[in-house]
Amino acid sequence: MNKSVIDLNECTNCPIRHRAVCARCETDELEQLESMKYYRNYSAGQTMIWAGDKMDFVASVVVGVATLSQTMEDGRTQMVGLLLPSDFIGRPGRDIAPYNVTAVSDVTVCCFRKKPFENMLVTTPHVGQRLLEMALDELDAAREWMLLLGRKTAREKIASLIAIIARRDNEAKSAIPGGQMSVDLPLTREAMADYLGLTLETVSRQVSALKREGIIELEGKRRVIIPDIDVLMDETGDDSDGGPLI
Amino acid sequence: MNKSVIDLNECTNCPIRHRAVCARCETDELEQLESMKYYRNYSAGQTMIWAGDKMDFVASVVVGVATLSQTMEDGRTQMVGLLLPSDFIGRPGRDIAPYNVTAVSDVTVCCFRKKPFENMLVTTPHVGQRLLEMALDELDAAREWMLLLGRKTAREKIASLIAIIARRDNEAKSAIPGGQMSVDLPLTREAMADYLGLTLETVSRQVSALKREGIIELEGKRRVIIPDIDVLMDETGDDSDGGPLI
DNA sequence: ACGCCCGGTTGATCGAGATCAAGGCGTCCC
DNA sequence: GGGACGCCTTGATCTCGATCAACCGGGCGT
Repeated sequence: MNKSVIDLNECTNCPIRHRAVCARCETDELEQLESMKYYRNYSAGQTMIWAGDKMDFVASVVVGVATLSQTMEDGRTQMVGLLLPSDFIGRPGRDIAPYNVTAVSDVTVCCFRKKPFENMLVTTPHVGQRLLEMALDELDAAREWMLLLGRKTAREKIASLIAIIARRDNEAKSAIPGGQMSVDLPLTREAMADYLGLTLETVSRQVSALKREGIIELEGKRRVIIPDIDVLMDETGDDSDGGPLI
Repeated sequence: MNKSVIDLNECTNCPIRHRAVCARCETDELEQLESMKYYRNYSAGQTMIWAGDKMDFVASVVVGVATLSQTMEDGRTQMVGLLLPSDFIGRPGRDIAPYNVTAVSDVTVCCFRKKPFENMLVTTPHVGQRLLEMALDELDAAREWMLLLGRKTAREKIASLIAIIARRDNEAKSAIPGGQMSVDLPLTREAMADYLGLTLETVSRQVSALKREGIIELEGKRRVIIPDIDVLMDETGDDSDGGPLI
């Protein structure tokens, strides 16, 4: 594979296997990365990084779900990102964390010591290009979320969240022909509320309403069955065709 | 200046003078850029780019103010970005615009034909690194805005918007010792509402309230005098020390 | 001079979602 | 078993911002 651009899922040589550093990895880059990486584990509910912490590493999520959040002095909090496996934590050229990073489930991250990682960025353009792509994708997601936060109703917010998680979850497994989907909601009602700019009571009420109307079904508290994804999409307020595109 | 990293404001050789492509420009890069650039002008109120348009260029704002916005089918709209001189429009690797770009004042942009620009990205890492920095800054701004949209009151939103514009405006002119600042609000009440996730009536009422309480003064409709920036900051809900930092 | 339009202001009322409060159901630990 | 705790649900009420509506003033074209 030396020097050839390869697909993430075929990248069997790579010990890390994450978009951030592997999508276009080359063997000599991998050797460099090997020498600067180490793993950290966190348990569900644990705050991995506090806003204001000194960061001497960047990292990539390996397993689990984490959130990025901001809190005001009086306790109001807003989630500003959802971190899933392959998502990147930290930023080259900055060493104080601006957000809280909290493990939702048990989480393993692969850390890279910051200085050598930044040096590598300068010498190997592939990694920088991949980071740029990822940052722009994050920016699109943030802007989509701004529309949700600023203009959607509580019901639309809930439907959008479920639809987004469902889409992401089922894009790996190829779309199911019957139209029915089953999705794990990794978040508590409170975390959903912090993501959507609502209170947990409103989240609970709106989930109940969608259930009552047969748009979703619940299996336990955290598993959602979507009988017809198109019916759910109608509740999101989004136009039918697709996501962000500058 | 060949091959040396130079500061934007000293970059007198550069015909474009924008962060996007000049912060670390080198003479041979500039020659490349020269060959692929052209200018476009738009008048106030004009929509420069519609969501869905084919983009065969990327661009950098030279003069004026423009907005990036999303609209739902029923007309609800949300601004997702404010474009000021030196801000970048478009994204390498994508050719359909996902947002509306609207000129607020008369606007001049410097366009670069897309294919050659993308080729240049591959060959000259400086430009890519600069774009990554800019994208990450935009991401921070978007996340700060998510907190505002999700969790702040109308009054806090207005105060935050004025404070942000004031800060940005006066960072060029070194901070004024007396504490008094004077700021041009480039946006109409409706545009402010679309930015803040409010209605124009609420914006008007809250601006009036801040004026009535002496926190701001108005000079005409569009110029704001801030007698004491710290008093205004107290109304934003932000904690005293500073912006985002992963 | 006139009317018109655009952007802004202010008032009255309404309603979605916040807030306050009570209670239900698992799970864990003593 | 039984309490304690975490997470969720549901009800009653309140409130902030939306909505509907009237009006103001300046710029512009005729």
